[in-house]
Amino acid sequence: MTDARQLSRRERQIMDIVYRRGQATAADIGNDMPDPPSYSAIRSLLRILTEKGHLRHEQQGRRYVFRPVVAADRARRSALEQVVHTFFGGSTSDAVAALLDMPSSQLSKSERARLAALVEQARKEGR
Amino acid sequence: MTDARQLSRRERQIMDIVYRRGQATAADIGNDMPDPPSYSAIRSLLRILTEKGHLRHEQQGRRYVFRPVVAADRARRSALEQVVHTFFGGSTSDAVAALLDMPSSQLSKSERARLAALVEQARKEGR
DNA sequence: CAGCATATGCTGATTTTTTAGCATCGCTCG
DNA sequence: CGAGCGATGCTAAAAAATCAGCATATGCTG
Repeated sequence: MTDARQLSRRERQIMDIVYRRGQATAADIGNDMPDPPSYSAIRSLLRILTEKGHLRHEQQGRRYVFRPVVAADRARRSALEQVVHTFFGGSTSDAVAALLDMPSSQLSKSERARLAALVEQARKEGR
Repeated sequence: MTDARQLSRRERQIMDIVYRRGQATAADIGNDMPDPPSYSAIRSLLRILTEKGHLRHEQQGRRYVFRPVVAADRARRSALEQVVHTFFGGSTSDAVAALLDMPSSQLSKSERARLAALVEQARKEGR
């Protein structure tokens, strides 16, 4: 398991930003952090994350652009599983209920329709 | 923000266990950790987490039972928000879709009915 | 009652994380 | 051309986290 829970605090912050953006340079990360350390420090962490196999970088022009090694969809799933397990006793439907109940969810009409369709589909598929 | 992202690796592991169990003693935590350090180390971390205000403990008989300071429902919400923000670009419905799509979701009939009702309710409430 | 098992309090050392600094290299532009 | 900007590589120090050990107290059991 190349688990996100193995990461240190800063490492996690950085991985989160990279996942959020899809890709990032050291400067990008500094911009997105609330309390960024020095540019050097960020680069060190990026190097470490690369060594640990969480990031890879390609040279674009003269600089490095970093991307996650684990594809976003896998990482998403894994993050959700973690939350469902820790906070919802493994119950997916409890988690869904909590999501729907969040003020920030503020679903649009089309989103509501989509969710209804998803639930309906799940029903049909017998899941 | 008393954010979970501020926690160190071990601290997070422990908080996860406490949330999962609802409450825990030092021994409980050692049992639930895959690679537990010494009993002393666990107690140290519990003390630190208490000092930082993430846990509180009450004396039950001769030992301390630890519980989270932030109620489970708040912590849940916060954890979900974090995941939705980082991995789903803030889209709740994308997150719900991913949850429904997880193999582990395996919803029972009653759960499916419940979700349908929830979506319907969300529709009615105009969310 | 004596001994054992199981707690806690406290303390210090080790390890990991986090940080910054300096030398260098290539590109661009005046 | 050559000065400066914006990168990187490398190194080492400072700070934080992690861990373990010892002394002590309490309850339970034989």
